[in-house]
Amino acid sequence: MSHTLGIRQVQKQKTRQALLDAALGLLEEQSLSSLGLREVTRAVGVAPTAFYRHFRSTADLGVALVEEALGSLHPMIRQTVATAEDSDQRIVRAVRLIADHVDAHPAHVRFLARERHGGVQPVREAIRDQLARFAEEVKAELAKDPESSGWNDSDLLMLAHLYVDQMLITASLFLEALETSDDEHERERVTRLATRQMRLISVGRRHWLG
Amino acid sequence: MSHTLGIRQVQKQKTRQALLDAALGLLEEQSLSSLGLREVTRAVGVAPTAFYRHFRSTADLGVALVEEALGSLHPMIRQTVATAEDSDQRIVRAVRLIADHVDAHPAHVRFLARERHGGVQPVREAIRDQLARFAEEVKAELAKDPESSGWNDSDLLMLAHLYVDQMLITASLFLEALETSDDEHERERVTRLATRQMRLISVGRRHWLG
DNA sequence: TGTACATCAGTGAACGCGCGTTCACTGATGTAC
DNA sequence: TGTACATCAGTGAACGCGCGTTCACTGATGTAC
Repeated sequence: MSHTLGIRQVQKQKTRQALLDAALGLLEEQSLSSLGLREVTRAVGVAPTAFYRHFRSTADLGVALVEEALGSLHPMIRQTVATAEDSDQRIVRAVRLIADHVDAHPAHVRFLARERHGGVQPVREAIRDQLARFAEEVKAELAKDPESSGWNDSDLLMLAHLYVDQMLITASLFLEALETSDDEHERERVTRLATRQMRLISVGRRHWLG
Repeated sequence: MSHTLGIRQVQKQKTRQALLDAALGLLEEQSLSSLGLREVTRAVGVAPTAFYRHFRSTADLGVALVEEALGSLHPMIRQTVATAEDSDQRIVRAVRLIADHVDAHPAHVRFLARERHGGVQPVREAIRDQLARFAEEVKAELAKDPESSGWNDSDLLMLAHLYVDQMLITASLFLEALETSDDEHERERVTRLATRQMRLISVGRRHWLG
């Protein structure tokens, strides 16, 4: 094999990942701007000073979490907007994909929703930049759709941002649903709401021109 | 006069308001979950212990800030959705009202955007409840519109939430624009984007049925 | 109006505690020969 | 393969500091008569 990592590198990556995982867990109940370096190392079981071997600060760790959280979203978004049979089925599938993603990665989704407007500037910027990239991706997918003939770039990007924001709002709602006692029922309610909102936007899209 | 407050009450209210104002200022650059009681009293110029005469904790102060921030939004929202000449003019006016509100109360808007998904549960709940009330208000205004004939309650509420969320997203964008060096230009860009997004939703609304 | 007592917003000292950061260190892993 | 040295992830003690909270207090304001 071309490039096996040494024992040292492997162990270092493990510790780094443990720090990220522990931080993500702690961030379920607080914001990054109040997350302490000692809290994180305590949760992992290493000395506080070990933290500095991996990150300059908790803000720096936060930026790493953004990459991780939005990395897992890329494939999901592609699937969500990929051209499908008919528009209604695409929406139903998209909402289900969002729900499944929230079930699979609740902490990541919570982190993004929380820190998107949170108190740590570099993290806000990282999220903003990544979401802009997503919007570009969505735009590219939308452009492939025959329904988009006659749309200019600017309008496609506008619509893409609308979809991306709507996905995040929907994901937040599913997240809140997870915390409800009346779990299943709330989840269905959100599914119906989100589906109709997406449909309304799609109707707007269909009649946008002419 | 029927009910003049005593000197003591007046002074207490002043101190309380000073604490709220100072906290709001400090929250421009951090989250509520990292806001310290001592920071706030230091900014006001009172002893740390004075804080307890007004609030149990910074979370409690946060809930009070929600009331204050969303109180100032009520009249704005009413104006925004009030029935007007034609649909396009209404949208243009709504976006301008949002921009003006952000200019007038940037810290309040930032606080809401930040703490809506922030790390302090009682504050999240307070914001959620207030936004639900707003959606109900918007629904009531929408119901008055002849365009809404044939709409059932559930669909009207769905649309109302879509508008409320869109207003918050737009407000956030104007807020980010304030922080840009290229201020004016960014503000115009956001205005154009938000206007088109609102229009697309309105087009969807118009063709929703039938 | 004047007096005597009650209230209570704000004070200031004190506490124990956990924080972020520094520093010299250890010992397993990596590398050169 | 074996040896001698270099690297560097993680350690543990120490630091100064600001935190939230307690407590008994002060003195201006409020109230009863």
